[in-house]
Amino acid sequence: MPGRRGGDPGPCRKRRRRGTGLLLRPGLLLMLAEDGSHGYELIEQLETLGFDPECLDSSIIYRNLRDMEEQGLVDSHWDEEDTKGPKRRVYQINETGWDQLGIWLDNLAQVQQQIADLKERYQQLNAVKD
Amino acid sequence: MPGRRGGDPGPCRKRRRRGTGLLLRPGLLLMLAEDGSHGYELIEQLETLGFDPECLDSSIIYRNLRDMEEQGLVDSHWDEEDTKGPKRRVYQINETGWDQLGIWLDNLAQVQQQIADLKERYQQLNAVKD
DNA sequence: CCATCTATTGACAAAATGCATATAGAGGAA
DNA sequence: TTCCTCTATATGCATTTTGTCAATAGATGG
Repeated sequence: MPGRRGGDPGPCRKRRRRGTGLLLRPGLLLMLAEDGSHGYELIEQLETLGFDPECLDSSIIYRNLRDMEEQGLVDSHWDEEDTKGPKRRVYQINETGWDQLGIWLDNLAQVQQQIADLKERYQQLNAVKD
Repeated sequence: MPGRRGGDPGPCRKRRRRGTGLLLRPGLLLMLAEDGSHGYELIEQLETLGFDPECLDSSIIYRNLRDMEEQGLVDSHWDEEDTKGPKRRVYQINETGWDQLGIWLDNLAQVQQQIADLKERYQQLNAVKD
């Protein structure tokens, strides 16, 4: 079974790599700030943050989670409870992660402003064209 | 003379590559929609779109301009006017570029919404923590 | 047994980025 | 003249990031 869930290739525009990771890691970290969780569940919850689950390869999420652990933003342990199916690696945000989340959100606020500036100048252009 | 302008290494936080190109190409294309221009001038104007010129390597701008030309979004020609200094490659947006600019701005509007969602959920968390 | 769903990991290729460097015309200072 | 600086563009290489695919593995149902 490939990383992509579902089975069929899906109508996913391929190879648009630019800027994917800008929102993904803040999104994951925010969800972990709300509640500790494991990768498979996080993938499904990413839909609530405007990500298209059809276009998300699971390996990318797992890799980002492990990278964030290596950076010391989150901690993980194997799930102790007797769940159905294979074992789960449960992630939790830590103090460093909270700090980083604040920093990332500050940066994203700047990005939001940049986009607003772009939009305004674009609309100015279209207004002139009439 | 290195690509980075100025001379000294500068206080640029290094190695933050994630998502850098999300805004750069739309920004360049918008400026070309406003007025045809050449790379060196665009680099300076990027400051008006919230980019830090100290942290912009010129090679990235030139490369992105040529990539956009290869994609058929812009056209270029060598400047005919007798300017001081070396010749300039002047870029201009074309019809395909206008279409692409609209598409990119639609995508960025979605990104803006995603950031707004992140912010709101983050503030919810901090409200609960009191 | 076999297919399917859940869940995680690793290998490999492709794309984007950062940095250093090459090239070159023009202007000013020594 | 020679040297230095500013303007202007391009290229090569290494690193980082992203996308795709395959491997592994427990549980469940037919």
